[in-house]
Amino acid sequence: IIHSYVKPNFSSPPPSSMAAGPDAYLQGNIRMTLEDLELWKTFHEIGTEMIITKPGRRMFPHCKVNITGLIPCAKYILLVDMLPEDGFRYKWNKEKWEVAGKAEPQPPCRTYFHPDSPALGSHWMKQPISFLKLKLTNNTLDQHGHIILHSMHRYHPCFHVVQADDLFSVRWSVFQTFTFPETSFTAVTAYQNTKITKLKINHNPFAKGFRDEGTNKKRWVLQTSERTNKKPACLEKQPKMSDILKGDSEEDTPPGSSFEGYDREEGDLAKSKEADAVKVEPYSPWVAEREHSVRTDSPAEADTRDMYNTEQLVPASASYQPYRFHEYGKSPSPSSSTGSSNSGSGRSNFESRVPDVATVPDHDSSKPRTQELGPAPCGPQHLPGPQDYTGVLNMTMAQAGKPGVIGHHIYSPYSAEQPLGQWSGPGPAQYPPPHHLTPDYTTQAVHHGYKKTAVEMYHYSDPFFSYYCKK
DNA sequence: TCGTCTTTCACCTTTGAAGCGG
DNA sequence: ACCGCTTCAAAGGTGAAAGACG
Repeated sequence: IIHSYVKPNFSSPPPSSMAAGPDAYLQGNIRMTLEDLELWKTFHEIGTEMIITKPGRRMFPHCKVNITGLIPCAKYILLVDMLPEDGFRYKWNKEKWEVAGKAEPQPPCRTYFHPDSPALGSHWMKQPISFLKLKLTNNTLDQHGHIILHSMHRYHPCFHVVQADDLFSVRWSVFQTFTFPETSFTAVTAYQNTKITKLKINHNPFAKGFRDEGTNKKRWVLQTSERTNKKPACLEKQPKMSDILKGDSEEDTPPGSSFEGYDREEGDLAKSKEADAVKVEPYSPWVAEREHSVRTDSPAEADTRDMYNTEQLVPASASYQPYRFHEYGKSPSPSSSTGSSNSGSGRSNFESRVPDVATVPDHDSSKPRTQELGPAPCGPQHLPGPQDYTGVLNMTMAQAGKPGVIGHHIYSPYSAEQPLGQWSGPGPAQYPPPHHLTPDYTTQAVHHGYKKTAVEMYHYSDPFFSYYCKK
């Protein structure tokens, strides 16, 4: 585990209005490291894919981090959200990912609170923090608080540490954000890359039944055969399964390929942590894309950059929904982060940023929410690039069942106020015009994969009056 | 209408928590 | 209170079918 770099967050004390209190600037010492780094890197080098389903699917590998530098006696909230890597939609074409067009309008952004939140710093630091129960869904009407993503789009998790006594004071607090390049992934409804499938099978305990050529395979073939016998129409396709089971490794992992070598490890990645026992094929499905698309026309990039350089001092109107932004992964080829393996693997990218957060205290999850019922396809189409984030904070009831944790969903009041809130991004006039990406900026993003932000922001949020203040 | 791509569904195995009895 | 066994919900991936789209 390589410790993350954390930029000292404050050069001056935060405003006294912040719930974080006078000790908040000590948060600059917070460090976050990613557990299972080797596993993440293994997936990342092939091109991580995460299944998303209607009922919600856990991630594998799941997010697990270590934190140090918290004030032991202060309370913190940990949350995760998923940020788009870029403004593109992808498709899997002949063993590699290709850009398939502009990204769809972003679904409502949800943030997953770690179920222990809020908890003392000592609690967070005493053991790795697992986000095992975080689930991803493609159901934009999801009522369970899962994180909503678009299939065939690229995302990366962002971890936020907030010093706050309760979930409501989150919106007054300074967010310290950490990201890990190795955790970027493509959301899919079915695996595209067979190598990823194999990796998942080899490493995910729940997929154990699909491992092992010697025992389970035969049983599997038999089961499949029995099943297909029930469906006469499928009989002619029966050999297909057998072929896959027998010959898959031959097709997908040609002799001599490093990936084949990986297969031989039988998924025992623990061994691989030492030396280079596991050789992962250096091929990255993103490399090709990077080569021909260094310069991107992603409106997201232009806009996010613009947002980044533009002070957001205007109090938010009811219709204003500030974009979230991020500073890396600007290229449609997330391999920019792939290259990070030699530029600080396991090191988190640090941002001090403030998600637009607000609450609807009396939300009734049993009632359909206007903003979630808004038919996405029918909503006004807006530019796919700028993230139509509405800052929806959400928390699964089941996971918030402990005393002291707010047991209801937290939604953006903007969305609640506006039927089209989450679906209709603000009209172009509400946002600064796209800012041209300078070559320097692009180069920096591509080469370093990420960069540290020098912007410190506080968020003074009120359900009806929200604005940023850039220090 | 057709072909391609994507999503959904039913199926099966494994895991681990909960419940129960000794 | 502890231990071991059983049960069952939820997790995983699969192939096939259905749906969407050009």
